[in-house]
Amino acid sequence: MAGTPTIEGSWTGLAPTARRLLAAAIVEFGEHGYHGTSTRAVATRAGMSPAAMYMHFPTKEELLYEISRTGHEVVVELVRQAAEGVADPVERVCAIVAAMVRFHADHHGVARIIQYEHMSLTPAHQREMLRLRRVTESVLQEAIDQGVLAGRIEATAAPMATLAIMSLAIDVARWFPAQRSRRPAQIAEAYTVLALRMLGAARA
Amino acid sequence: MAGTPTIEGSWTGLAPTARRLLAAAIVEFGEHGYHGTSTRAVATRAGMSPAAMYMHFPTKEELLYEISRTGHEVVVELVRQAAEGVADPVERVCAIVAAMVRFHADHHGVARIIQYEHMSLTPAHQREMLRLRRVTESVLQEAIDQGVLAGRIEATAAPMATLAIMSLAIDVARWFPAQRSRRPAQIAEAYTVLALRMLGAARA
DNA sequence: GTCTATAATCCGATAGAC
DNA sequence: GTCTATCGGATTATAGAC
Repeated sequence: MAGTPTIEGSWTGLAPTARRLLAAAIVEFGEHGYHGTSTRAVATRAGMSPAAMYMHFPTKEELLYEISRTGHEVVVELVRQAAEGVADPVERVCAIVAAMVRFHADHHGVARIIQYEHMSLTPAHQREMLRLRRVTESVLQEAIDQGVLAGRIEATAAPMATLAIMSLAIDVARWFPAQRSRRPAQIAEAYTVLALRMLGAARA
Repeated sequence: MAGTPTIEGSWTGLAPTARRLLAAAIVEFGEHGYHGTSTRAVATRAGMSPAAMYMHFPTKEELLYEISRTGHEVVVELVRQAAEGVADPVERVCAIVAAMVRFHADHHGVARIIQYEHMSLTPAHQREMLRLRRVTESVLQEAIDQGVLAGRIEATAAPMATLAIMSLAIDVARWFPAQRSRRPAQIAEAYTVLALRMLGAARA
């Protein structure tokens, strides 16, 4: 039994030092961007010398790649579990939206990296991340399509609404946290309602 | 008569060389990010040596600042004109949404810079941009509030919907252009409909 | 005002001692 | 496996000729 997937849970096979480096890189990359962060800053935050990093990751880009891949895989698994957890098509969409929004708020460091640092990966790694992105989007897309087939979602709204719902969730990583900001669960609840409105859907 | 504000229109007081540098920086910063772009890349794209840039801008950050300030000011003016152009509160919201979406698609280079390169500005410049951001958001907020007062928009949806609508428009800069992507005017039209649905509003 | 040349610094990554 | 020390190169920015 795998349980709810987490970023840290993806690192169980790694040495504690490698995990500290990844955690440090998430904070630094998330705050200053990949190119705005030096390997020295990552190593210092992880409590070691700049050289020690290269025992665990061959390049700086490999550090970004590991965070990106892990992050995307967790998102895919989170939305899949959310989709499988409920049978009603409208409730399924709600569960997916809530999972996406909560991830982008709770893990806004990782979320910023996977959504905004894509261009700093090697072309091969970019293609790999693009595939994972499409998997995530297809889970939402299929749930919406099922809702349309069941007559619970308006067909005309569906194509653009899928894109719009992804945007709502992704953009949380940009502004969260902010002044007078709600807690992640509250944002998820509010955005779920807004998503249903865009889809012209009503809960059962 | 000022007409419709544009980025280039804000540069009429500048020397042609300075304008070429700004245009080059928008392309480079927008594609690779501020820290991912060297002053050499900007100067080369503008057709001059790296040193020549410093006759027009004292630092690389000043180049980013000039683009950010101009971009934000154009957005403020665009949404203000959109708001003033129509009297009906619901149509006013539509006009603002359309203006925001079109800007983030048509000028996605500038839009990415003002939305995602904020952290690379000096603290003082960050505060200045934050004020302009709030002005833009307040124009949308006030239009929505007027719609609520007129009984045309559902009051319960208003606070989070404002944030969500801003997110929809801003995130266009991240993904535009993409495969099978609509043209800016079509995206604006579709997102206007989705915004009204979130607000529980109907056109007159 | 633009150029070539370069200063001063910082970067990613490596060498070699322990 | 981590350290100190440093390499080779890129970076932002400047100096000085034209």
